[in-house]
Amino acid sequence: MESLVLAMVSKPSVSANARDLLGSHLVGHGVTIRVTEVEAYGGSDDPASHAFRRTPRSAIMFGPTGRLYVYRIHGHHCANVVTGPTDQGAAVLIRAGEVIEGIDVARERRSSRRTDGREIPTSALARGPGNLCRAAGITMADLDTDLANPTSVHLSVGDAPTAVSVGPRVGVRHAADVPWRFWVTDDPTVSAYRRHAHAAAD
DNA sequence: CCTCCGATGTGCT
DNA sequence: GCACATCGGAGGC
Repeated sequence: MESLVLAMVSKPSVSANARDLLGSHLVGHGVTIRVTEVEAYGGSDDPASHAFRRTPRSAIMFGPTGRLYVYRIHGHHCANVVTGPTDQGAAVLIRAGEVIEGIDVARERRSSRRTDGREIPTSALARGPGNLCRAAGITMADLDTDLANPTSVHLSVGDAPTAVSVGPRVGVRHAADVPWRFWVTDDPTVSAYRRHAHAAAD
């Protein structure tokens, strides 16, 4: 099992690793999520990546592959899989998925932050990176988790999607046209594309 | 120390 | 389409 998971993130190209993560299962904190949308982020050659410059925060991206990189933005958490090659500082952002186990737990976690009492559709429980982390209970406490270790948050092999779509990454100011977002074609759990208000080609 | 701002999400116009 | 809540990282001084 471990070798299969590591194989997901061991290709020389981070975009290939991103594609391969589609259909895999993110398991942890009582919830299982089938990954339906991801984005690839490179290192010093990718202005949109946290690893564009090496800082204390991005150091983990230059570490061992198969680790969980969690960061906060606008008060939300986002989860990434550190991929190879190690010296490139590449990672894959898990943007959305289908909650296939622990739906009640996920809904409770999501609902606890909402002001209105309306029920969240199952297809939207893990739509968007912040919502996905919320649904899965992923926080900074999970930073650097070994995703091959089944005793905590981990990845397991699922069914490869029948069709994959490709497009630019969501909300990035830099390298806004690089087509490094991958999603399961026509899957209802995939988030909507939004271009940054001041997007630059870089 | 301080200022700026984002790989977001939500609600409102 | 637009505003804004919200907070730690990053960089300037």
